[in-house]
Amino acid sequence: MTTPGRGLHGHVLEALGPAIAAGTYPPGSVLRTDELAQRFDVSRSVMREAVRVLESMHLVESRRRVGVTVRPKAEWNVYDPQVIRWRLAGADRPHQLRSLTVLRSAIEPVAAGLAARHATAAQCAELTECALGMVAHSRGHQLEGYLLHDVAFHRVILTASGNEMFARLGDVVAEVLTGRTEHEVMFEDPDPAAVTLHVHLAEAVREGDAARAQALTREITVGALQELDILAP
Amino acid sequence: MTTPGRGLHGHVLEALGPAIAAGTYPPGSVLRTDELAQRFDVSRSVMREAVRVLESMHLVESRRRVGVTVRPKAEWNVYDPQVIRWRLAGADRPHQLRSLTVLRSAIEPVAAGLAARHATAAQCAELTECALGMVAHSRGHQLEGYLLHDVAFHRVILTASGNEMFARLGDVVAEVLTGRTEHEVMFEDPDPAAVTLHVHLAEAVREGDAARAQALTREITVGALQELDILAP
DNA sequence: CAAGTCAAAAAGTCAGACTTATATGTCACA
DNA sequence: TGTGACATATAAGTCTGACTTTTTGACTTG
Repeated sequence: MTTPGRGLHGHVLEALGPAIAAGTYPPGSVLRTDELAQRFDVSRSVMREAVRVLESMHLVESRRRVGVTVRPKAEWNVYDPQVIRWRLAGADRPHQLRSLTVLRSAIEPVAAGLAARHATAAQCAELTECALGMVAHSRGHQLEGYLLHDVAFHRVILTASGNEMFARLGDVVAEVLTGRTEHEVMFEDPDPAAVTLHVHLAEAVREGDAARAQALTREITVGALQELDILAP
Repeated sequence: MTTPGRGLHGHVLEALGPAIAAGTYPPGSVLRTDELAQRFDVSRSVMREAVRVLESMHLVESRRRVGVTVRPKAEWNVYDPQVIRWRLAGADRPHQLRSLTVLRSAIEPVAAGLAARHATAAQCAELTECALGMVAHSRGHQLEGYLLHDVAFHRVILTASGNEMFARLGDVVAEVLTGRTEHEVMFEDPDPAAVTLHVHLAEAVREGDAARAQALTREITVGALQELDILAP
């Protein structure tokens, strides 16, 4: 989706990362650099670079005389986009999807409120355009086109919030939305009510109505939570 | 605070990372691995490992025939604890502190609401203990002790939410709270109203009152925003 | 049985030679 | 004058083998 395995060490990561994320090597497992280098048919230098990257993600810890041990899940850098992708590709995809959707429900309403204050004219225009695109693809099994505009819509909101931390979650939201369309039940056309909410949200941001923007986004995210049977009554 | 520079490549990172985060090498700057290796007096292998880590944080991009170029700030993995620490140590510390406080204001209320539902008895006890500790250190310039319990309090809330993404923000909140006490204006004793809010929040969680927990946390974070003159009227 | 000692194991480090991709400049040709 | 193909220099990428350092677990010793 973003960057494929650049260089040999990248290929190794593309194989090892998902395996660790999926629990193939449970926490506490010990790997040896030399053995891994042999297994992947690369030199030790390349293998060491790969291990360094995994270490920077807190997926593993490398210690002398011991080897490379897999860390407990609770210590992983779960905000690293690559770790997120690896986990979404594995077994605990549903669990990860839930965590991320709850995260969305916390972030996006606040981001929308800020966007209503800070959005530029260009951003407002783009937002309206995305909303129109969603409407245009909301009927007749045009899920791909709908998804494209949906992702773009939320990305603009997060960016327009003016907060760098929010902006960086654009990729995460994209993964969640894409995942929902691809893997989960999404055979039918999208809920018309959701589409309307997006159109109204674009209006609210354009008019600078922070409170309404926040409330509308909260409705959208509640819908996303309900889809996954996460009730917050 | 967490992990000091382990190994030679760690020392290099401890020097290079903060420099890049501080803008010493502005985005677009080109570095050469060989030159860096000479400058830090390490072998190329070690330097390459350091560059790989910086690359995994999206701080730099390494391309053949070009060198190691610094990426634009907007692409950095700003959720990486190490990146956060590096940025907090540098010039845009105030800006970073604001971003993170806004993030807190979005996350913590939701986390508190979830904590009220999911917290175990042990977590409730720990929460009450922390709140009592805050009260005990709230007068007479015992800022260090107060901070300690404040950090622990918020960490328990985030963990008790049961959401791994929230839980991992414990370190971030710790940095923000510590930074506020250390660098910002924090000469006087903490606001008594804030202390009371924490005590009440512990109560609300213990009683499983999600709505009240959320509302109280919102008040707490609004206070944090006001301290930094971030008004959200 | 405690404390000190030793040897093996694995990561860490280094130096050097070689490979590969690619940005850029050069030159012929239209 | 512009445009294409081609050559070249450059810096990252890779591999290898030897060496160093830390740490652990076993073994010895008082």
